[in-house]
Amino acid sequence: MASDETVQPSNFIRNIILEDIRAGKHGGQVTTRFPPEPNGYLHMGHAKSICLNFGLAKGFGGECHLRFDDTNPGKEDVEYVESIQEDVRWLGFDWGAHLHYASDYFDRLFEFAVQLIQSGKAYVCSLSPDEIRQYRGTLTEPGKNSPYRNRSIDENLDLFYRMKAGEFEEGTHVLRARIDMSSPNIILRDPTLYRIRKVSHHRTGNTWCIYPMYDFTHCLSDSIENITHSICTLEFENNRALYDWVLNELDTPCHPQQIEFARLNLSFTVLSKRKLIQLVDQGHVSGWDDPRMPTISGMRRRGYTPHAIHNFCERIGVARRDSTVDMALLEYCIREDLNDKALRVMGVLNPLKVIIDNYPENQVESLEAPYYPDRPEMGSRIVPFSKELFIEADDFIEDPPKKFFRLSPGREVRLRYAYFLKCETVVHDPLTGKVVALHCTYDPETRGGGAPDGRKVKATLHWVSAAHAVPAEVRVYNHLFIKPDPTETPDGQDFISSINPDSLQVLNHCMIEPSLANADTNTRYQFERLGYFCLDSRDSRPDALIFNRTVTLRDEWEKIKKQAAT
RNA sequence: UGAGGGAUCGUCUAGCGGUAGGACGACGGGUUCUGGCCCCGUUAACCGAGGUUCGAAUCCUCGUCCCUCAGCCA
Repeated sequence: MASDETVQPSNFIRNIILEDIRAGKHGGQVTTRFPPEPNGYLHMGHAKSICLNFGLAKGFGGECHLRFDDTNPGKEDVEYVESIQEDVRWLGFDWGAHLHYASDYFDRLFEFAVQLIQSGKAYVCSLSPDEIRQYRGTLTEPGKNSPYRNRSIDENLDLFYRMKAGEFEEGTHVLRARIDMSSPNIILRDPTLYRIRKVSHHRTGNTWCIYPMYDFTHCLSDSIENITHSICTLEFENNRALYDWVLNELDTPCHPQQIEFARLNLSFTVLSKRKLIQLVDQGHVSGWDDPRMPTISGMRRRGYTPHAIHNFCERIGVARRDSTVDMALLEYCIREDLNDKALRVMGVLNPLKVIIDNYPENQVESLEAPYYPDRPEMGSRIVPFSKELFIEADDFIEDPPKKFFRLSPGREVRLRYAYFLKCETVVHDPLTGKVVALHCTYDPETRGGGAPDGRKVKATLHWVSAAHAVPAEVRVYNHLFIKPDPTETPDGQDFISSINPDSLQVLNHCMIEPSLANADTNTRYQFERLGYFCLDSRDSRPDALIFNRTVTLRDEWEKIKKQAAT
């Protein structure tokens, strides 16, 4: 059984917190936060951050807040704030009473900005966006002071209040911190704190027409919420100087510690919001919850479990170096969980008709098959057996290669939970020569799958009774991209050119055992010998079942075939 | 080449002056009414060069390579 009491492995952030607690910092408290901007759906990269922040808080007896960083109304939407909450909850985390929005702090943030102006640490700059860029300098050359840098405090105050009152057009004025235009850290060259945006906000409506920037908002929001450890990704490393500057210049409740870690990269997929949006908008996938997407909603629909995602996030660790985790590890984690949870059933993806010549016409037997072969006490279902069956087309080869030990002419195999079956003759399509059916015989002495004479077979096949099978559609998924790093593309091409044309295969003629007729969305199934499957929560209907393949089983035969091919 | 970061098995990660360990993958074997699960084994790493030390992945020096920053995005 997979266990929930997973040992939290050591990582540098845990070590920092451990040391802080030992030193009595923050009074021994640990409060973290997960601060998404509601401008897209959550993906596996967010899952890493969610598990880290909520996991740390839980592990140290603290709390983790969910805070929407909603300071850019033009790009944000309630659709996203809803999906984000659903996804975090689905992952199994609880923010308790701590659901916050940066927009809840707009009044206080404004007051902080006034404070900064009053202490001469901020000014209203009336340069155009283009001029600001030119004045900023470059990586190697210092910037130069804005001509508006020395406005009086009174003038700045007046202008700032008038910005708030809506007297100016977008782009005409901004509030800037007065720090150092020649700082080697470009972030510190009088960064913008507030800009004018005459757009409605999804929570504050038209109350505001000036909105605070990330660097000003985030540190103050953390402080207002008494966050002790503000964990973010590496690209904010340079911003830490500004995070600390703002909190040092202002009289704030506390000064949280910003700690950066490396964001998650996963092979054969992309984990950047910008790229995921592009996949959705350009129709390369059916939506944010397309089962091929590395989004939480996509993976949920695909059949991934919260438990598997937790385990994955623990196994990948947390560090400061850029890295790309092998997709095989994610697949290992979901197999590990589903191996424990999934009901074993039989379904044939590519049916091949089998006629058992010596089986009585019109006879139907009811065979009992356990849902969990390793734990038969967990229940079973009845599987009908009759003269005509379907087996997997891949399980028969007329002229078998070495090491293939499934069915071929003259060879005997076992039908799972049923009888030994021997292939006698092969029926071909007269036009194409394709194999269309097999005439076989069975051994009545082997009912249940055992041979009284002790003879062995080298393979056991899954099957369904043709007369009783339920037709179904099965969607099998492969990597969304053909390359481990989709962004590694030939000249001029972008990552879209790396999309795998076979990432989705729809199989319309599948035959599944009758017990699956009342399959439900919450149950995970293993189609024996094939993989793990679940009902598609969006498209499946009771009279037209659609299954998603979550992941294949490990497949030794695939490997042998590949080895033989090389 | 301004500033800030980072380099440990193929991949991810531990290590905090004292035998470089784990996981995934790969490879081989055992078991098996799933070529699954499970079990056993093998493979395989400290970016380089110096230095300090009885002893260096760890401390120091000098290199090399990689990442981030020039939004009124976050």
